[in-house]
Amino acid sequence: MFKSYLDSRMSLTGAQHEWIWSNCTVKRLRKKQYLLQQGDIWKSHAFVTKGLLRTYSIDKSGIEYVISFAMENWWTGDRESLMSGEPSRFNIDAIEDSEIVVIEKEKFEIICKEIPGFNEMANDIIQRNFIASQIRIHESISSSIYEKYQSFIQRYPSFALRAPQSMIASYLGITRETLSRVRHRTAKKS
Amino acid sequence: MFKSYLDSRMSLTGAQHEWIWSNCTVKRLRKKQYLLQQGDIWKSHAFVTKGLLRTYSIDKSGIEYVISFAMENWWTGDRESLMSGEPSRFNIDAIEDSEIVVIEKEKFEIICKEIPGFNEMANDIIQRNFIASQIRIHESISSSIYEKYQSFIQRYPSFALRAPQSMIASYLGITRETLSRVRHRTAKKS
DNA sequence: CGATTCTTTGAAAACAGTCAATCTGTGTGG
DNA sequence: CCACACAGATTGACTGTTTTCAAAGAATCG
Repeated sequence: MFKSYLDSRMSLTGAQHEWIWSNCTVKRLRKKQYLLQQGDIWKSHAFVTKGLLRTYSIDKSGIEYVISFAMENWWTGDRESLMSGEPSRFNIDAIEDSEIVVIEKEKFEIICKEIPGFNEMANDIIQRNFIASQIRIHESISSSIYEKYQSFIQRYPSFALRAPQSMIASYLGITRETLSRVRHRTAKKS
Repeated sequence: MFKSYLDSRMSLTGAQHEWIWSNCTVKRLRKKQYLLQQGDIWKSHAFVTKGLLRTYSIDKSGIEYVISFAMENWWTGDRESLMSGEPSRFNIDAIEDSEIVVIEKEKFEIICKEIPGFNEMANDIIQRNFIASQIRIHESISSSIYEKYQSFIQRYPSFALRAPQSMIASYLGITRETLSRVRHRTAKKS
């Protein structure tokens, strides 16, 4: 899974594959288990080979705010904590039983140095993430809830199918009740 | 201005400074003039040496949505258009008379290849931008308007002083009337 | 089947948006 | 120097939307 992803983004020799792989750890998480907990320091890069994860925070009153999802072939983690070395403000946990390839920060950087294609991939990913964030910010201030929801299910149909409505609502910045009502209006319109 | 910024982020010889500078163009914009217009393709990197700019879109009904501000020592532009080669969905214009150092995409990439420190800077900038976006997204779904406004003026005091309230309101995703009322409540509390 | 989790629904309250009018400050031209 | 025009900010009344709280209905899992 991880290998074919790498092959799709760069050309690697067998030895390089081996070497990269030797720097990876595989983590298996059952539903609801944590990959990262609020307050811990995140020091890795994580590639999802199976399952579905979410990144979220919890405020004082216990309300959860979903920042992002990640599924097969997505990278996840907390770049803020990774870069600053500060404790993370987020939790990451598994929505489904999942499998994650973890590469420690230092090892990741060494791979980047040794394999230019890998480095380009890393830069490309963050670039794309940033652009996706910009679009999301733009939508959050310029679109109606209905439009945001439509945009979400079109952009991420798998998330819409696999994640509970309550988490999608949180991702969109609304309550689950409001999402439920918006969905009904949606159904009527079609 | 641009030179001292570069010096603060990497060590360069005089010749390197010269060379980088020879790949730059300086643009002077008067208030309200465009750096980029919706529909045009953005192909550069732009560093603000003086003034204040905003990135925003306009919808069919003429409403403006401010995505970001940029002032002295900030980079601006549209990474989405830059990366995809597609027409931009944004406008960038000057809120104050401004001065911008523009480097074309190709030239920028050459500089990145030749000067590792410059390349690191470029990666660092996008990383920071991404993290800032994540924080903004997090705030947009988890904070009250009052908290978002407080956070904005603390994080970007200069923007709060130099940009009109209506643009700040747009940036925060609310109307200028609502921002006005929130500010009054703010004033009362202190 | 029972228990838990997730979703839906209803009614009331809180909140932000809209529209229109007023107010404030700035800068220009007479 | 004043008067006026203009852009930006505020206020009020009203409308529309979202949240909140509580309860009931599905769906899922052991």
